[in-house]
Parts: sequence; structure tokens; C-alpha cells
Amino acid sequence: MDKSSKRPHSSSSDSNEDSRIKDLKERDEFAKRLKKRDEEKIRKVTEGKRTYEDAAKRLKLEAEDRDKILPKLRIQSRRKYLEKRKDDKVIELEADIADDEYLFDESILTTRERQEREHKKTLLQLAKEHEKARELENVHRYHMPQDLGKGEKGEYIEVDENEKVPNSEQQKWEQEQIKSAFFKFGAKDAKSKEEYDLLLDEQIDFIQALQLEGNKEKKEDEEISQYKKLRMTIEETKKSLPVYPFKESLIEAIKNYQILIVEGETGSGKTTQIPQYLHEAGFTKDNKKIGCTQPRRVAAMSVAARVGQEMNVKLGNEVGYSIRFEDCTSDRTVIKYMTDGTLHREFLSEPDLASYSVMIIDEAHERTLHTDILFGLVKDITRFRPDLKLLISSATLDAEKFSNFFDDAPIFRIPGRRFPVDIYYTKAPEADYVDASVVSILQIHATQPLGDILLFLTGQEEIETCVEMLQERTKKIGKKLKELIILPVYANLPSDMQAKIFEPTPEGARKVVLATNIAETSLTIDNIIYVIDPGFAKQNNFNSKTGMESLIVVPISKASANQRAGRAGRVAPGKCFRLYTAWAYKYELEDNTIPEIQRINLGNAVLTLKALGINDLIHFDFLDPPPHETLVLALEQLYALGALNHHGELTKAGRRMAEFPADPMLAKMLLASEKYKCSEEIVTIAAMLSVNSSVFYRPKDKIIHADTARKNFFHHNGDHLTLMNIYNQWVSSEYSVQWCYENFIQYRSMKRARDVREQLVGLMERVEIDMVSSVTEDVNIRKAITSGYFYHIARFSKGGHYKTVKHNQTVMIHPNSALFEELPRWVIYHELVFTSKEFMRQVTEIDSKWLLEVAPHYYKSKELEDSTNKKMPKTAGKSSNA
DNA sequence: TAACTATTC
Repeated sequence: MDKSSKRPHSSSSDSNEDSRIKDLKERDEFAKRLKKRDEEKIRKVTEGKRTYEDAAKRLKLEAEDRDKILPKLRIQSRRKYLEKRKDDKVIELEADIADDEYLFDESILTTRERQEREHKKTLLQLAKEHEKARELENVHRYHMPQDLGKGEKGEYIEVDENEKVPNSEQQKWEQEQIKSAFFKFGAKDAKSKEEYDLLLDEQIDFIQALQLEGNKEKKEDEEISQYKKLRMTIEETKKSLPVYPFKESLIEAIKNYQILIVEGETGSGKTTQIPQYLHEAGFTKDNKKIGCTQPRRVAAMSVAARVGQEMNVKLGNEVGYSIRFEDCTSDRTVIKYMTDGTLHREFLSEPDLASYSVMIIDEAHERTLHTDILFGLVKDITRFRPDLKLLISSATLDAEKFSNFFDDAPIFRIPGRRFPVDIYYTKAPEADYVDASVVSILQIHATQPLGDILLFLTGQEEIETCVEMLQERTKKIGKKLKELIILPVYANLPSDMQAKIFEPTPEGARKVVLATNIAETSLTIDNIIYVIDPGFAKQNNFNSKTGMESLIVVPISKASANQRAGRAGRVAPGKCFRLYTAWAYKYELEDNTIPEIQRINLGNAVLTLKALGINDLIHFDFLDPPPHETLVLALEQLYALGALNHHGELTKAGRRMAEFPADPMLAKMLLASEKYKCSEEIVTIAAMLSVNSSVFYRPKDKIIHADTARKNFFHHNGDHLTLMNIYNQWVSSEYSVQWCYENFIQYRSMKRARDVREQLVGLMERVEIDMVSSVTEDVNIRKAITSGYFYHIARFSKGGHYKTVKHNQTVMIHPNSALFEELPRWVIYHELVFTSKEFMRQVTEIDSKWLLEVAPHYYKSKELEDSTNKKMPKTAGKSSNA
């Protein structure tokens, strides 16, 4: 423990020692009570029927709810659509003018066309009077260059698609000599029209370097089998999977070895089949289960559903899944899919995994925080439970590493099933990848056979810009090309708009999906033939020295690049265009993305491990250990929050905090609400904070409306109370979708907040805190927040900006905050994020005196004096400027 | 004037 931390008491005194012993005793008693309650609960669960039927009923009710308001929503969305179309029209016009000027000589313009242009110019004027000016100016950047006639010179030859390279990417590179086969769009398209040349004039030159190997060669075969698939019985389908021929030898290997690394590409059927094989082979006898973890909720649910179907059992009976908010299992369940986080939590109540005979950690190569921690935990368990079988399932590349970690466990390889993907690199680096992406899309659209395109961008803003550009450009090309359907996807896009990407592409049209890395693993879009990969993604990094997260654009890893490329080969041979050079791929990209555990705040993870009785975290067996400072910071914070005593032992408060699936500071805030008699309010605030600033929907074309709506919720004391306001109003609206729609609130986020809140209420009861409310005074609420977040204090300083009290770091209030224009002297913030600047997100005004009240061990009164100036500097004040 | 990758318990 860091000596500089202010300790609550001097560690040596006897009374102190007594209180420590007393606390530990209380902690253990508390833990016993928890266990007893859990056992009772399990009994109740297994007695009753519950779960799946309930869940289905709830889903049905929700759907009916939606149906009721749907007509209304339609009117709304029609209205919106019309408004949006108006905006689009303006951009279109601008594009048209540019196009007309460029594509067609003045002389060939008809009078009508000129009039049209005039009309559009008027509209443009109008738009510029509104806030559109900036975006419209941006449009000019993308005009085509003036020089014409570069056209075809015959310097390109057709790509040799027969070239094959052996297995792993690494080997590929070692063996590979970059072929000097140039690739030109349209080379195969004999009837490429003259107009295309105009487009192609600013085309990007790509070089084919290698092919991502596939083992399905011909599309024709596949098409037949697609037909067949529909008619195939479940049994036939199962037998057609690549894993099937390995069934016997796999079982044999599992019997022979306690730990097995299964290396299999996507589409091998390992996730659905292996648990069934194990079940048939008798691993589920003696009331034991087979567990299989997935990094994502939908995966756990859908795989379980699929396996249930294959085994012809009702979901929730023999086959079930368990994810947060939803436990769809019963005492009959023998194959259980779950998210890795769920298993991590399960360790708290069953630290030896006694009810499992086999545990499968699937998608291990994704290296989520939870999988990484599970590695250490399960490895430990296998040492004292020789009967427990462990399967680590991963895509290629990482198998060796896993094998080394798990005491040289054997690797079992299962081939995947994928079509080959040709990979192309640019000849020269591209300066502006958004621009380059647009050009590439149009190149593909103009010259390549039909097939949908997937483009990876870094964020919402970029995607929206790109959508606008594409709309503009396709408009000016007009009818000369086939229809191009432009669809954005990112996590914060409302679900109904997300769903559009799954709608089949109309005959004769081409779909282009602009996605964040959500489409890399989380969403799978069928029929993608072309992938455009600019090679960037936003990445979260936690700096333990400043306690700040940063969300910045970084180059992706080779593993990511290959994952992206693979998205092109799911239904037919595909092509992946990388907007960087082959050299950059080889020498500038890291092999793998840095695992999450090395990049994020580990507060909650450390608390959970402590609650599991793992005291020496520094020497915990991590596959890749997190930075030492991150662990130390987490321990220090837990100590300051009273979750650990000065021996580093978990206190009763710590044990209670560990029950909450939340950051320790948030958990502490929840505990503190007991003292301040505002648990109802705090639970709401905690739930809203946990949905992570995705409460507001803020589309680019509706920014003003969205912002106005948001400001209506503002509470003068800050964002925490604003969030509470929003939630409570939503409750008053009877959880209305309509209400969300009107207020630019994300329904999905609110629903989530509601789920979280329900869970938290349950957990509050579990840690023996009553739900009470004292709505008359918000000081108590803010004091409770301060009890958890006293680490996160900033004060307004003379220079006209905020400084954090702990690190004296210059920070700003996030522009979305209710206090953005208020600038109170002392504020508490939920998190510190560097995006374009150092921003405090979710800020609330506090009184510095409270700090002495809630964290006397952490703050001395002289630290909190308002130094020289008593008054707020007037320079940046809100009301002072007229 | 500014502004939000993706997950998960």
C-alpha cells in the first residue's frame, strides 16, 4: 500500500486492531448470510418453473407495447423523414451543381436544369442561414480534380486469383513476395461506361498482396448447398460442419488431457457442437454441467437457442443460458452458455465451479477483461480439481500462447469454413481515409459486380460525414449507376435504424454499410463481398497516473485487419481493400490489439478478486499482467473507499461493495445512500450512470433539436440530478417509447437503466440496505455521491479552468454537461475522458465542506481552502456577460 | 465554439 495514502487510523494501535478483527468477523458473518440466502434461492428456482416462459411473456408484452404505439411512431418518423429529406435535398443540390459543372459542359445544360440549379441555390442560401454552413463547406473538399483523361492506359493486369498462401498470417508474410499484380477496378467489366472514367479519374491504385485463405472454392457449390441447407435435417446439417469428422478424436483428446486448446476458425461449428459431443460422451452425468462462455450476450443467447433446437429441447431446460438480467436455466440444465462476465460473477458463489464437469472458454482470442481474469481463475482450479476439463477455444494465432500459459496444453486444430478473400493494399498511403473510402466505394460500385460493401470507420461523426458525402456523390452521378443504398451502423444508433442493415438488398441494387468496429465481431452482416478497411479504430486507454481514460483513434492490429477482411468471405469469395500500404501492414501494425486488461481501470476486477480471497494480486497468474500502476491505483482506491483495511484485507464494506457489478466508487456511493437516506434516488442515479452517456441521441442532422430537448432536463446542480430527472420523467411517462422519441432519449439506454436499476434494488436488499427516499432535499443525494466519488473532485481555478484536486490536472466540463455554462467552484465528476480535450463527464456541484464530512481520512481542511480569492473570477461567469 | 469505439457484470 502506498505510504502517501492518508490512513484512517494509525495502524498500530490496539483499538484499531480490535476494530479490524471485529470488522473481519462481521464480514464473514455477512458472507455466510449471503451464502445461505443463495442456497435458498437456488432451491426456490429449481422448485418453480420460471425463467424462459417468463422471459418470453415479457418479450411478448414488450412487443405488444411497441405495436400499440407504432402507428404514432410512424407518423412521427414520416415527419422526421420529410424534414431530413429537406436537409438532404440541399446537400444533393450542392452536389448536383458541382457535378453538373464538372460532368457536363455549360452548353449541354438545359434551361430546366439551370432553373433547377437556381432553385437549389436558393435552398442552399436558406440552409446556410441556419447552422448548416459548416457542413456544406466541407462538401467542397470532395470535388473531383480538374485534370481529365488519365483514364485507362492498360498498365493494369487482372488479378491472379489462384495464388494461394498457407495457413497462418505470420507464415504468409514470411513466405510471401508481394506480387506485382496491379489491380484495376473494372478490368473485368468490359462495358465500363464512359461516365465511369470521370469517377475513376481520382481512383486509388490497389495492389494485391495475398489472399486470406478459404476452403470453399466455388460459389456455385455453395449456392446449391444453401438450397440444400433449407431442406437438410438438423442431423444432416450437423454432419456437414467442419468439426464433425473430428468428433471422436476430439472426445478422445478431452478424455486424455485435462486442458485442451481448441483452435478453430469461425464457422467450424465448435461453439454449438462440442458441448453436444461432450454431453453425448457422458460428461453430464452425476448432475454435472458443461459450461461455455461467450464474450457477448447475444452470442450466448443465440447459440443456446440453436443448440436447444438441435437437441430438440426447450430453451431453459437441458440447454440454457445465463446472462445479466436473465437467467434462463433450470436444475435440468446440462449445457449452459453464459457471458464471461457472468461466470466471473458466479465464482463469487461457487469458487470451485463444483457443478461443472467441463468449462469451455470460447472466443478466447478476443481477450476481454473477463476472459483474461477467468484464465487465471480456471487455471488455478484445474490444479485441485483434476476431474474438471477445460477447453480454451480460440481463432488462429494465439493458440500457442494459450498453450504455453496452460502448462503446454495440447492444441487441437479444427479447420474453418470460409471463402477466399483477395486482399489489396494501396500503392501509396492515403492522406484522408474518409475521402479515400468514399472514392473506393464509388470505384467498386461503378466497376465491380454486384455485392454489398462494408466500410469500417472509427465513430458516429465520421460515419455521418461519410454518409453525407456518399449521398452527395451518388446524387450527382444520378441514374448512370445502379442504386446505392447507404446504411450507417454504430452502437448508439437506435435499434430500428440498426435493423435496416439486415434487410435484404433489393434486386439490382448495392448496399454499402458504414460501420464502426461493431461490425468486426458483434454484428455479422450477410452478403458482404467487399470490405474497405482504412485501418483505424477508436480505442480506450486508461492512464493510471492521471486516472484518465482516453478515447483516441489508433491504427488497428494485424489481427483486427484480418478479422475485418474475413467479413468479406462469408457467403462467397470476397475482396478486401485496405487503405494503407502493404509495408504499413507488415511493419507498422501490431500483431494483436493490446488486451483489455492492460488498457482499462481495474477497480471492479480487483475488488472481485479480493472478494474471491485472492490477496496477492501482484502475483496473480495473468496471461498478460496489467500494468503494475493500474493494480496499485485500484488497491489504493479500494483502501481509500474503506473496502480494504490497512492489511490489504477485504472489509465488510468491501464485501458488500463486491456484490455490486459496478465500479467500486459507484458501489461505495450505493452503500453511502443508506446513511443519507436516499437509496431510491442513488440507485436511479447509479443505474443511469451505468448506461454510459448513451442516454441522448444526437444525430448530426438534428443537433439543435436534440440539444434543446436535452437542456430541458437540466438540473441546476448538475448532471447526476439531471439523469435522475430524466429517469423519473420516463417513469412518469410509463416507460414510454414515444416519450423517448420526442425527447431525443435513447429508449434502449433507458430500458437498460431500468434493468440495471431493478438489479441494483435487488442487490441493495441483498447487502441489507432498505430502499428509502427523502426527496425534499438534494443535498443528501449529493453527499452520498460525494461519499463514493471524493477521489474525483475538481475546483475552478484562477486561470478560468478546472484543476483536479488530486493531480492538479487541467480539465474541462464536458460540453454536454448541465454545468457547462455554470462553472461552480467545486465539482465532483463521474469520469475523466480524453477525447479531443480532457473532459469531466457527469459533473455535479458540491460544497467542499462535505469532503471533510464524507472522507476525513482523505482530505485535510487546508487542502480545501479557497486559497486567495474568495469570489469566483468573473471572466467566464455565466450571467456577467450581457 | 466544443461533443460519444466496442463490450460486460
